[in-house]
Order: sequence, then C-alpha cells, then structure tokens
Amino acid sequence: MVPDDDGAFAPTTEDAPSSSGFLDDGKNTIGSQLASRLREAIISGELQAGSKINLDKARKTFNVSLSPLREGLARLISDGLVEFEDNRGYRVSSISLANLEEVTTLREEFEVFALRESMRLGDVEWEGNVMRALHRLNRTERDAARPETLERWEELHREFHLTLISGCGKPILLHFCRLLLNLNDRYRRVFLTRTSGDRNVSQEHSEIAQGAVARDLDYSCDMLRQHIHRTGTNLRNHLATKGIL
Amino acid sequence: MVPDDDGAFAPTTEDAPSSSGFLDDGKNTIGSQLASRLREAIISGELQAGSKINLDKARKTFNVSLSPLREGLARLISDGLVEFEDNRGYRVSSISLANLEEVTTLREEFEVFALRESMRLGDVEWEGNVMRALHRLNRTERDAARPETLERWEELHREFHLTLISGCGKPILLHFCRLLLNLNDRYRRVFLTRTSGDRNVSQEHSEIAQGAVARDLDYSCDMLRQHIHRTGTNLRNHLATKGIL
DNA sequence: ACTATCCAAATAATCGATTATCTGTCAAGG
DNA sequence: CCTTGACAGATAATCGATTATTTGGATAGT
Repeated sequence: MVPDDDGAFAPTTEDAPSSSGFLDDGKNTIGSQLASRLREAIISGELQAGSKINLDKARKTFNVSLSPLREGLARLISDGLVEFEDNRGYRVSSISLANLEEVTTLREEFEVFALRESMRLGDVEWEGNVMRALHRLNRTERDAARPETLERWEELHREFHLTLISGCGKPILLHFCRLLLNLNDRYRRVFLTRTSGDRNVSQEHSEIAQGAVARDLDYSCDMLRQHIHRTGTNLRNHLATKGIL
Repeated sequence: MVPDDDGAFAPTTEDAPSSSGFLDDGKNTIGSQLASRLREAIISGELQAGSKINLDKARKTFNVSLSPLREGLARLISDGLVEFEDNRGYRVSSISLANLEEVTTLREEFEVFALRESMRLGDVEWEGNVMRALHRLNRTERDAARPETLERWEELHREFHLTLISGCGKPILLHFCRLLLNLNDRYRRVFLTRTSGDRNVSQEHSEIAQGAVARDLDYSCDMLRQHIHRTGTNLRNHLATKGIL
C-alpha cells in the first residue's frame, strides 16, 4: 500500500480554498510572494504579453533582490506564463491566435477527459464541492463597471472548473489543466468584460455540474466541451475584432 | 568527502543529442548545464527518487554556487522531476505505483492524440524525420552488459517518440508529452535493462512509424497505444517484483 | 554607401557572505 | 513519564558586489 499518491505534481503548494485562506500565505518566502504577484500581474494583463522583463527594473519595482526575483520568475515558467532564454532573460509569454486555439483544443481534450475520470472516480465529497463551487459562482455578479467583481468572478470561475475535475485522482493531469486554465484566463481577462448576448453562462455551468453529480458522463462531458468551445470562439472573435494580431 | 578533483566544467561525455537534436551548444550558462546534469542524474536513477536535495552538499559536489544551483533545480520542477517547498528546499520527485499508472494513462491519451494530429498535419519533412529516427533507433543495439549502449538507446528511443509527434503543431502539447516521457523514462531506466521476451520492440516501433507515414490514423494510433500500454504493464510488474513499494 | 570590427553601456549570471528559518535535543515543570 | 520551551547546529533564503555576456553604435577599411 502506498502511503499517499504523492505523484510528481502532488503537492502543488498553492491554492487552498480561496474563501478560507487568510494568514497562511502571509509568511511565505519573498520568492513565493513574488510568484503570486507576478502571476496575477500577467494574467490580468498588467504585464503585457510578449514584453521583456528587465530584471533591474523589476528589482526596483518590487523592491527585492535578484535571487528571489529569479526564483519567482522561474516558477512562472512551469505555469507557462513566462519564457526564458539563456543570457537573454525572461519575457512574458506571447499571446497569439495559434496559442489561443491550442489552449482551447487542449482544454477540450484534457479537461473533458479529467471530468470523465472525476465522474468515474469522484466520491460524495467531490460532489459536494462541485455543488458548492457552482452555487458560489452563480451567486456572484459580474459587473463590468466594477473591476473587483470581475476579478472575484474570475477567481470563482476558475475554482469551479478546477473543482469539477478535482475528483479525477490524477495530480499530473490536474497540473496540466490548471496550467491551461491560467493561459486561457489571461485571454478572457484581457478581452472579455461581459459574455456575448446569446449565452447564458450560468446555465451552462449548472448543466455541467448537475450532469456531473448525476454521473451522466456523456451529457456532462458534451456540455463541458461545448462550453469550452464557445468560449474559445468568443475569444477568437474579440481577438480579431480588437485587431491585436 | 568531496575531493575536488573536479571538473565543474568537465568536458563530460554528455554531448548534445547526436546530430540535430537540440540547440544547446557550448554556450550555456552554469544553471543550464546543471539542469542537464541533474536531469540525467535523476532519470538515470543516480539520484534516488524521493530523496532530499541538500543544497550545501550539492553545491560542493558540483562545485558551483547557490544561485545557479537553484536556477537549475527550478527548471527541473517544470520537468516534473523535482519538487519544492518553501523553506524546506528541493527533493527528487517520488516514484510510486500510482504515479507510474498515471504517467502511462496520460501518455496513452496525450501521445496518441498528438500522433493523430501529427498525421493530420505533418508535412514531408516530418515524415522524413520519423523514418530517420526509426532507422537510427533500430540500428542501435541495446546490450545490458554495456551501460553506455543502454543510455544511447534510451536517448534514441526518446527521440523517436518525440519525433513521431513533432508534426502536431502544438507546442504546449509537445511540452506535456516531453514531460511525461521524462517521468516514464525514469522508471524504465531503473527497472528495465531488457525487454520482456514476448515483445519485439523494434517491430512495434516500425509498425507505428510506417503506419504514421502512410497516414493510417487508426492503425498507427492503436499500435502506439498498445505500445505504451505494454510498457506500462511491464514496468508495473518489475516495480512489484523488485518490491520497491 | 556597405560591411566588418571593436568599444562601451546595458543587462544577465554568478559568487561569497549574511540573515532567516527549521529541526532535533535536552532540561524544567507539570 | 509526558509536555513545553529554549538552545544550537543545520539548512534555506536573501542580499550586495563582482564577473560574464549581449547589444547598439561608432569607426575603419573596401
């Protein structure tokens, strides 16, 4: 008997349930704190995609020394948000149509696969977590006029999708999905402040979640796939419209 | 005891993957070189799975300073070979039955998916690369008595699998597959010095490759899936036999 | 003009030393 | 005995300074 499934990616230090996590992250190392701040800065678009990260400026901006700065940046590489090249330093990962399409495709494949596995293996606690995440998400307004509500909604949305697949018992797969969600969220944070009129996203989430808890594999997986696909299409349109590429 | 009869910059036989593999030529940083050496040390089993990595000892062993050491280790995290925890340092990722099974399952899913995409999208150059990788692999003997042949074979084997899926046009997916191969190879390097009698691995590779070039999607994908699955089964048996877990 | 070569400023990488944190041990108090 | 807390040694994290590499621009030769 193996003590615990401590797979390669098992620990994943980061998120405790967002609601209850207060103090524990207050006293991480500087490197960790930086990683969080930088991650948020990148996903939110504060740090422009593709831009070079000047270590000296960053050092001054964040008021830290080089060691923890490099430490923090190194971690974002595993998140796919930062790229690195020897002697040339770090830069924020670029966004592109091709990248968006790959992210969408892979999410369709992997997230759906993970959901299927969750439905196959998840226990009652997983079901409960799914319903809770759904409820919290659907009870949260997204008001384009108040940015803090957008951030809050994004957080809960992310949490919902991760909870949905959290029962799959496959830490590496979860790591991949988390990474893809990071990349995906960056597009949405930059380009979407509201959903296109013809979608009822709350209902989509509900259908997926209820199907999942009812173990209706084909239905729920299909809903999730469509959900991801639609988001991809929307994002692609916005990307094209705003003529970034 | 660390007599420094060293060569921190020791020429080391580990030259770049043969002819046209990667671009890491002589002009790497210490951090990069360390990452390579450590990666090899972990995959080959020289550094025991699950063991803690004492920074001070490692620093002396490799005759480097802390900064590049951390740098190198940080990169192995993205490879899934090293885990990290704040204020507790780094450790070599554990191996376990659960982990092996996940790696195998995910390889079946992702690598097969990537192969399908490669067959759909790959161009003539991709076909050529596949045939070359196949030829070089099949022309290389694997002699359990001479470890260097094993290493060489592993390298070419890895190269073959990566080439096979290199036409898929999906960099993130390729990254995932590379990572999974790393994890998988570690099990094989530790547990398999020869294939079980009832397999003709060369032929398996040939069938996959030829089917791929002929764009026989279903056939080739099926062969690859079985190939991966068999390897997983073999490894699991060895793992159980040698009673590691 | 056009390229090649060589400097100097900018930037990245590394080092040695210092500071913060953890971990085991041992003694005092319950 | 068992727990608690303080100490010391081990280990990780961070800093400031130094060294190496890259890059842009000026200069000389064709």
